[in-house]
Amino acid sequence: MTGSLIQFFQQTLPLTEEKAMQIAAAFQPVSLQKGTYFVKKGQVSNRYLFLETGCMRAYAMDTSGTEVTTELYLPQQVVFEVASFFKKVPAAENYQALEDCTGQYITFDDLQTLFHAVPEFRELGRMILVNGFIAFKQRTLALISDTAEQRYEQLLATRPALLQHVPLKYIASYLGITDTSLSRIRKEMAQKHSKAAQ
Amino acid sequence: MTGSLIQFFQQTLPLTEEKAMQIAAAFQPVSLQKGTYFVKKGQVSNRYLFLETGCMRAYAMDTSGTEVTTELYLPQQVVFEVASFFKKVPAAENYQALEDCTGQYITFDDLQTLFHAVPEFRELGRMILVNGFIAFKQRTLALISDTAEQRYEQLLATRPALLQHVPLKYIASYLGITDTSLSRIRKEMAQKHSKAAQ
DNA sequence: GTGTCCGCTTAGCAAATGGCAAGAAACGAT
DNA sequence: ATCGTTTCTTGCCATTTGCTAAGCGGACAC
Repeated sequence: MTGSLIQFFQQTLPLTEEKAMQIAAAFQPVSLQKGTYFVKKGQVSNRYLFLETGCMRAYAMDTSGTEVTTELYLPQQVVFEVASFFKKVPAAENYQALEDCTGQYITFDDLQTLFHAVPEFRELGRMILVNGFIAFKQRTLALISDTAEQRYEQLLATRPALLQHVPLKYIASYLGITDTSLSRIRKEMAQKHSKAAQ
Repeated sequence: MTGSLIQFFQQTLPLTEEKAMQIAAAFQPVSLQKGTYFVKKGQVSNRYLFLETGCMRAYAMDTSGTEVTTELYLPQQVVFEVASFFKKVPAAENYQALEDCTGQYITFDDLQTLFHAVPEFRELGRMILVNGFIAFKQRTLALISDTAEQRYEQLLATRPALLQHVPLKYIASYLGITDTSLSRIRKEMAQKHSKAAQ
């Protein structure tokens, strides 16, 4: 079933259903067991994945060897390591399934072929990249200018489903704080709420 | 003179000089007086600029109305507001000349025309976008996992010229700290150095 | 059941950073 | 040269966050 893929294309960029189906047909199904890796750090990844079920995380190692969760993925999102995919360099990050996952992927070569054959797909691919870039810029701005509590509240407001699938330690890392700090923040927010309810 | 533009293209992606010249010919010269804006927040910008002389900054307003410098530009860099340029939405940030600047720009429509006419330019444009994305990801990772002092040292090591052109308050903001904190960090680093020299 | 691992919370203390305000220094316009 | 603005530094104190370690409860294997 590629229905959700077609739907995703059409909501990313206006596209006839015919074109959307033509593009979706170039994708192949894939499933990932919980805990396995879609991209391994140090290896070149030539796969571009549309996640349909499950959830994933991307993480890098910082200079002192600590894992830093750089992205969290839910269904209807595109997952790939930008640098490795487009520049054929070893990946700087690991991409891991946090649950059993299914999706549709396309390789770089097939994507290039499709780019040449279907002009609409060029626009679509660019738009997916641009949207990812824009989201990243907003996140960086929040890291600089918002408090950890504001960032957590923002995550709760915009992607509440993450809380139901992703361990808090990864969410803390994604927010740029430790699990200890996130726990404190959650406690304080719970106290505020109970006071407000009185 | 479009020499530096051609050189930039060729070092971003292998390209014959003929193709590089053909692409560069579609760009137009522009100059910006110190203090003026290349992109104004709230307006749609359809210009994609290659900066040749001078320096610029991009800044957004955070939720409490404070300016946050999100990017600093030196010559040989491409300057544009990704969201506004590609999605034709109002810009979220201001792009301002910090010195008198000169460069070469192309409009979105001319860029699209060139994309269709010159396949090599499609790859080049994508590579410029991808490189920007990768740089942004690295910066976000540093914001999460490095101390402010490490980020400042990194900036000193990789882009020392910024220090000679950009006021420290903008650099502080770009590093995600206040000018007060940056001043303290500079003081501590100077003390370390003088001790090390003894 | 019992032990073990994992996820989450809690506590105490240390370090980093911000907010505010004042002062010094550099720069620019007249 | 002078005045005014901007930039940078400094000091004081409050807040946030990290680090380390401990404890608690649930899930799961045996």
